[in-house]
Amino acid sequence: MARTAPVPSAVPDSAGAFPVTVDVVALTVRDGALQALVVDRLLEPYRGRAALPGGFVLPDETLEQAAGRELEEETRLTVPAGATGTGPWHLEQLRTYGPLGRDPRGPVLSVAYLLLAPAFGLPAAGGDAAEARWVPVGERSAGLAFDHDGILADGVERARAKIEYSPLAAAFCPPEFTVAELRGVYEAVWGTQLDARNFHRKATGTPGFLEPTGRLGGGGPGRPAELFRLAPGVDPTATVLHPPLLRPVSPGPGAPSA
Amino acid sequence: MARTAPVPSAVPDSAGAFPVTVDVVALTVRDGALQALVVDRLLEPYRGRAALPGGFVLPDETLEQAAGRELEEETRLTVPAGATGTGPWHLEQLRTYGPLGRDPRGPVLSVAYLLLAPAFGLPAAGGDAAEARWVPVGERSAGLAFDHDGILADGVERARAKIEYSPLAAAFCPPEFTVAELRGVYEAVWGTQLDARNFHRKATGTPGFLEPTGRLGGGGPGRPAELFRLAPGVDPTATVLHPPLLRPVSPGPGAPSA
DNA sequence: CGTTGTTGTCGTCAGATTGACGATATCTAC
DNA sequence: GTAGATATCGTCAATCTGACGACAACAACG
Repeated sequence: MARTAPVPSAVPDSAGAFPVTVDVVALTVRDGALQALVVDRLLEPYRGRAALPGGFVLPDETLEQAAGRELEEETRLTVPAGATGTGPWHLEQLRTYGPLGRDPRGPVLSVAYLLLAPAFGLPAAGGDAAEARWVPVGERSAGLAFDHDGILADGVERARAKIEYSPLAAAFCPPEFTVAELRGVYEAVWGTQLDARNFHRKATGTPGFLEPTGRLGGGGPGRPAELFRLAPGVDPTATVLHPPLLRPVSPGPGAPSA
Repeated sequence: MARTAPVPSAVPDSAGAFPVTVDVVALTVRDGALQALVVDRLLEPYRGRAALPGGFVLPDETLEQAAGRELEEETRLTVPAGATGTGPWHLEQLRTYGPLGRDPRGPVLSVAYLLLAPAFGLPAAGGDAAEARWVPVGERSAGLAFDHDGILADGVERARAKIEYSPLAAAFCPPEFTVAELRGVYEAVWGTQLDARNFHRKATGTPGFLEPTGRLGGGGPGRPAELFRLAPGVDPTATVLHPPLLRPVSPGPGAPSA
């Protein structure tokens, strides 16, 4: 028996409809340290307070589009289209927070994103942001607005974990880089010192990780280093390091948590 | 100069307000195979189609409360309060999908959750679900409603990855279990065969993973096995396996992806 | 031009871990 | 008492990793 086209039910009246924001944990490595992008809020709530860049998702845009738009509006930094999986930038979803209890204006759901990028120019404030700047992660400062301290901590931990198994650390490097630069990224993200000789052996000996360019870097004192690029066609979040390059376990309570 | 209490701005008029659903990838191990919980939809859209349990988040409830409520309504299975970190059940956020292009009724944001639990009784359908049942993961069947095939695939991959580094595999076991039972979980989740001797050495030799109960299991043929429980006070998602127990890499294209 | 200092790369050594597998222990069923 | 099945302990060789030395290759300097 032929059936007519089904008529979609409506969204139930009882369903909540929540404003949704995107908040971006943008991380880079500058001056040998892991740094996060923050902006000062121009509007209440939390006016004058530092916060992660972000804002409300508009109807008819995707979460990723909203993330890119808010970042560009508030910092003048531009996420290249399709950052995930291409180019030096890497954008991925982190986690969803709320909706209850995190915004004085009422329930707001926040879908947080993690953005990793090479060091780039100073951001310039715009949109709802008064000032945009890079701040070293871990520096003790006044708390961020909303629940952004927790979101930032989650983003940092995600980055720390992912570079154990994937070539994602290269997202902090320009397209061509030396092994010492890559090691510097690991040291900044993990806050540890790594042995140059062991790191070099592991990085260059792992299939599917680095590809030599055939050229040399240098300019400073010391032997000029070979330049590498990420092996072509590799998903930066794929499990390429297998076995992984494990971050040193700090003595004292607790192995790193997932 | 004293300032009056700040007046929160309103949510901007231009902000989207989206209906939000939770969808639960509930996984267990039964009959030596990884199985996922699905329900048949009673309502349009996709009436009659199999789907992950889930539904709309109500105002004034948290995402986790909504996940537990929808699961209980649709399958009569009850997530114990505070499942995360306690008891054999484990509930964690997976990823957020949408809001565009996934529901014929319009934009709907889905916050997906992963629930791992020991084998338990057969589910009974209720609420908006016509039938609730466990289906083996990977079995070729008609596609699930919405984007639930992709959500399910993401959940399975998350489980596969996390048991490499964390004691989360024990979430599939009852509170006391043998090493063979635990190995059976790994084999079901990874779809591989593991060497009983090497697995036993790794599982019992990893600090912070298993704690012997002092008693023996058994009843079948063969030497009765020691019973273990998860080491007390351990976060089931913590990186306890360090170095990790790596899943065998299948020959052919591609290491496992993060 | 030779020397010094710095950085990069290749490699050795010892210990730890892992995969493959044998041997023995301990049970149930017959 | 024997056979079959499962659990546990262990060996062996290969691989990986941390610690570290040695040499290569540059820039800077006198």
